[in-house]
Amino acid sequence: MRIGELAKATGTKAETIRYYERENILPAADRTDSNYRDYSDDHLATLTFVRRARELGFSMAQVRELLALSDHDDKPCQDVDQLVQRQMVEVERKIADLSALRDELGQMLRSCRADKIGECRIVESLARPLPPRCA
Amino acid sequence: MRIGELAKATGTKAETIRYYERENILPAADRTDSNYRDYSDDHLATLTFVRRARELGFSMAQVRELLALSDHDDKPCQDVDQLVQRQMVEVERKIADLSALRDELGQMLRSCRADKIGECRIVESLARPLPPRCA
DNA sequence: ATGCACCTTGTAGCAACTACAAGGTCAAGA
DNA sequence: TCTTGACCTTGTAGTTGCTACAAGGTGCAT
Repeated sequence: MRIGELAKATGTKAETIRYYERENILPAADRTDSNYRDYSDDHLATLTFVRRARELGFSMAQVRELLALSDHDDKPCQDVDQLVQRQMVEVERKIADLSALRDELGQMLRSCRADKIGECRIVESLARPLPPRCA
Repeated sequence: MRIGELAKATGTKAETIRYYERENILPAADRTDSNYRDYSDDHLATLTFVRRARELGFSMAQVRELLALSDHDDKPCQDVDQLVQRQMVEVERKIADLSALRDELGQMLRSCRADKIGECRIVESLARPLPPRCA
């Protein structure tokens, strides 16, 4: 599949795809006889993953780490384990935060439906004190 | 509370706080006699919210919208309702994606514990086809 | 043969910070 | 009293992760 097709399928600009290739986020595609990039389904899956992860607030560095986990066949389990655990903590936190936010949004919808103004606690939903940044 | 204290409490650089003030993300703080910014607990809550929302992948524009919902006392419920619904859809999607990612990470941990190499499906966890971008 | 998708390199813009520098004020401790 | 460190201002410039162009060229379908 060519770059335009991949771009459309993933909602990514062709230029961004080339940028990811330059940055080694996406492996270089095969080339056709006419030097067009020729993407596989693996590329499609990886790019979809990258875009999702970025939307979820992971940095490029974190995306790289996550992608590296895919290739973990060649690395000892202990190393992977630690990395996965760290990611896990972060993912769980994000889920908890988003759930709180979702609940609050639901609350707002219900009170709006009832046409009651009601207290807006949307800020409070995410405002419990941040845990001290770990060193 | 002064800027340094607020910075520490929220894990934000003082310069970023001043930046948020310039950008009207955070309301300007009161000033002490000596012209130091003097923050309230409301500022603390708002800034914590902003940082969390940013970590969760919301853009500044979206954060502005979410913050605006807090002041919805003065706006008709219908307007708020629509906005909340849109945010809700996005939040739900993020939760679903993160849950898939979490499950996959859990899977990896378990197979690592068993010291089996096991298939890594981490990319697949977020790689189901993206829904066509709505216009 | 015209137009569109692709190729390259390069430059420059945007968003959301982050990091200085220069020059000044304020307040607590040795 | 003097120094140190946190704060103040304005301003400039760097970083990340794209995004947008320009210029000049190739491939290919209608």
